[in-house]
Formats: sequence, C-alpha cells, structure tokens
Amino acid sequence: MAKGRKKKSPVTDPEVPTQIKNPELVQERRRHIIDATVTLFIAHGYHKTTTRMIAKAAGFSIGSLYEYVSSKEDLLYLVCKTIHEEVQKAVEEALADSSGDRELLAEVIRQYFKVCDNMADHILLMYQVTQFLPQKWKERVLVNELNITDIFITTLARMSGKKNFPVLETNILNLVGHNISVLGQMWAFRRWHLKKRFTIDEYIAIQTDFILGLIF
Amino acid sequence: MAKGRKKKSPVTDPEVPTQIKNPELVQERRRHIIDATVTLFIAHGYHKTTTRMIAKAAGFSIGSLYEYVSSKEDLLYLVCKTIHEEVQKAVEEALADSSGDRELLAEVIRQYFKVCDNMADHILLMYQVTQFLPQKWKERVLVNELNITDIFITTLARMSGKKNFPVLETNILNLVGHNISVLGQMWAFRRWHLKKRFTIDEYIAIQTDFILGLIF
DNA sequence: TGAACGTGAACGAGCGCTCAATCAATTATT
DNA sequence: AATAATTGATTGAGCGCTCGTTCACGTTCA
Repeated sequence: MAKGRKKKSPVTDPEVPTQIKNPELVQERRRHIIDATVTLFIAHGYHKTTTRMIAKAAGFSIGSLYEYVSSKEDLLYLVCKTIHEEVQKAVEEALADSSGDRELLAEVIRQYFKVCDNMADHILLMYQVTQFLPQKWKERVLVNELNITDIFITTLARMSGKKNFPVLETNILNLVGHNISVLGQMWAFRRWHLKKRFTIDEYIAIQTDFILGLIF
Repeated sequence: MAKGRKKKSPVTDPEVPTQIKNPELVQERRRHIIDATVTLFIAHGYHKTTTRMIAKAAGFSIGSLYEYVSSKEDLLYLVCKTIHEEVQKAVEEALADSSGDRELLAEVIRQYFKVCDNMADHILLMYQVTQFLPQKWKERVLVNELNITDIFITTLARMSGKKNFPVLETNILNLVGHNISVLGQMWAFRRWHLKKRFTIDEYIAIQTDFILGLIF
C-alpha cells in the first residue's frame, strides 16, 4: 500500500468546532443557513456564491457563520444532503399516495414527474454541484441519488406479477426504474426548451405511454 | 428599457490580441492547447484547473498561452465548441452510415449510443462546465446541444410514413428525439453504476425496444 | 461579573493575467 | 564573410485582486 491511505474511518456528518453551547440553537440556525445557501447556489452557482454572501443572506456575520458551519465544502455537503432528503421525501409521499387500487404505474410516474417539475431548480443544482464535493461526501451523495432509482425498482418489483401486471425480469425492472428517474430529471434540465412544445402534463402523458409500452 | 442593455452585437468567436503573425501557427497551437485543456478539465474540472497547469500541459509558458487564447473563459468556450463539433461530427457520420436499406431506426439508435459510450467523458464534461460560460456563449452552446436532438427529429421525420414506418405526429416525433438523445447521454452519466448490470450492448438493445415501442 | 454569543478587520494562499526583458532566427549592411 | 539591426516568438516574476478562514475584541444577559 504505497502512500498509506487514511484508515477507512466511518464517514459521518461534518462536525462544527463551535463555542456555542445550546445544541438546539445550532440545529435551528444551521437549517436556516442551509436554506439561504440553497437559494444563493441556485441563483449564482457554487463558486460565485461567497461565504460573505451566505452570511449576509442568513442574517449573520461571517464570524457567526463559522460558528454553525465548519467550511464552505461542508456547507455544500449539507445542501446536497438536505435537497436529497427533500426530493426523497416528496417522492416517497407521492408514491405512498398511489396505494390500493390506484397503485397503477401510471400514477407513480405522474407523481414523480410532478415532483421533478416542482423541484426542478433543486434537481438541477444537485447535478451541477455534486462534482465539487470532496470524494468522501461525493460517494455518499451519489449513492443517495441512486436510492431514488431504487425506489422505482422496488415499487416495480412489488407490482410485478400482481393483478394485470406482467412478470418482469430483473434487467427490464432495472432499466425501467432508471428511465423513469432519468426522464423525470430531464424535464428539469430541458424544461425551458420543452415548454415550447409541451405542458408538463402532456410530457407526462406521452412519457407514461412510452414507459408503459415497454412493460405491457 | 431600464439599464440600457448592450446593443445586441453579433456574437462571434473570441479573438485573441496576439502579436504572433503566422496565422496557421496560431490555429495549430490553439488546437493543441484546446486538446490539453480538455484532458485537464476532464481530470480536475474547470475551477481546479489553473491556467498555469494548462500552459505546462501544452508545453508553453503562461505568457505564451495568452498569445493564443485571450482568457480562461474564452478557452472554456473553445473547449465546449470543439467537443460539440466532435460529438456532432461523430453522430452525423454514424447516421450517414445507416443509409439505404439499413436506414432503420434501431441502427440509428445503436450508432448514437455507441458515440455516447465512446465520448462519455466529453459528454459529461459538457454538462458540467456549460454553467460557467458567460451568458453570450452559454446560449450558443445550449442551442448547439439541442441541434443533436434535432438531428434525430429530422431523421425521424424523414422516415415517418416511409416503408413500414407509421406516420408520426409532431409531438411524438419531438419526444422520441428528445428521449433518444437523453437516454444516450444518461449512459455517460451513470455508466459506472449501469455497468454493474448491463454491457453497453445490452443497454442499447433494451433501450431500443423501449423507443421502438412508442412508435410501432 | 462571567459565561455565552456575536463581530468584522486582518490574514494569506491562490488565482488570472500582464509586460519588460530576452532569445533565436532572419535580413540588411559593411 | 563578418557584423549589425530587426523582428517574431517566448519567458516568468510579479501585480492586483478575491475569497475562505481566523481571532482578538465587543456585546448581551443572567
């Protein structure tokens, strides 16, 4: 093992070397800072957003900012993590809705695409900034991103063989999951161009036909 | 018109205020610099690649570098432009191949996906760095990006109604074009994950079924 | 009064970019 | 042929500046 790589220590969330004693205060303000940062990152991108801008937007001095956040990179990680949690939560809620008889794939797709439309800016941001994460965080975030694909895969697996649903082989299962998540996100990417031709509902309708075509 | 926006001057390629007289030399070295830069951008990203690194990789001093390129941002534009030209050329060549009787949509898709596989690093880079282009260049590059989608749309339009091909309405035409280009590019994005399950040929095979499903 | 919290001037590493100096090759002059 | 003058090309130290981060010093409140 040339150049002794660091012991594979368990990757935990960033800790802040703070003087502030009240842990609830820290949590609350951190959250506040993250929200302000998301807005700025969406507007200006990661590199053009300075820590001073963040502090100002959050209503702190830079000094105080560093009481709640240990570096800009850590803040980036927190942003990614938070957005991902939001998207994941929204997706899960949307899918929970489509239970019982409405547990139709079409409805699942519709809900997910709606989430992509609503959170388009956030999804775009995730794609843009992941590359700036230090390696250890990057792996985590990418794994999370794939989790959403996995949600579809498991949803599909659950449906497979039930009711009018054909039995799906694993490869198809995986690719359909992949395609759903990707085609949803591509609405976020190219919506300004696509909007010239389609409303989100039209886009959903055709893509749904598309995806169902592979299965049925 | 508040805040008098600059006259919409025609957007031309960046010019370099150089003292060097031999124009062929300039072109050749510029190309050389661009190639070196592409490699570095792929490896380290735009911001972590310094102009000094670029100069060194190209075998010049920073001083000389600026004889051939007027700024880092212009270099970024040249990189984007060059990559796009390469991709476009590769796509067009691939599609030219599939003429006459082999003019089957499946073949078109296969060729394009192969291009995406071969140029995966470049495609990824394009997605990552477009955001750092100054506005005037950004519009240009994005329009170019859409050109590739248009290639499919026109190809499809040409096929529409011919031989065994059904007549396609415009909306379908557009979305199929969009999906082909996007699903190809997503292989570049997620190939490391997808490769665990699929070879590129398997990916192509299933996605082709997928896309043809919508049409036939 | 002292513990908790807040501040912003100061720091310094690192960046893109410039330009006075230099070199190598060619042309002009003796 | 030898020397000088000119020119295109190259160089890299250093300028001006930005930005992430720190820390000595306030301020607040119990």
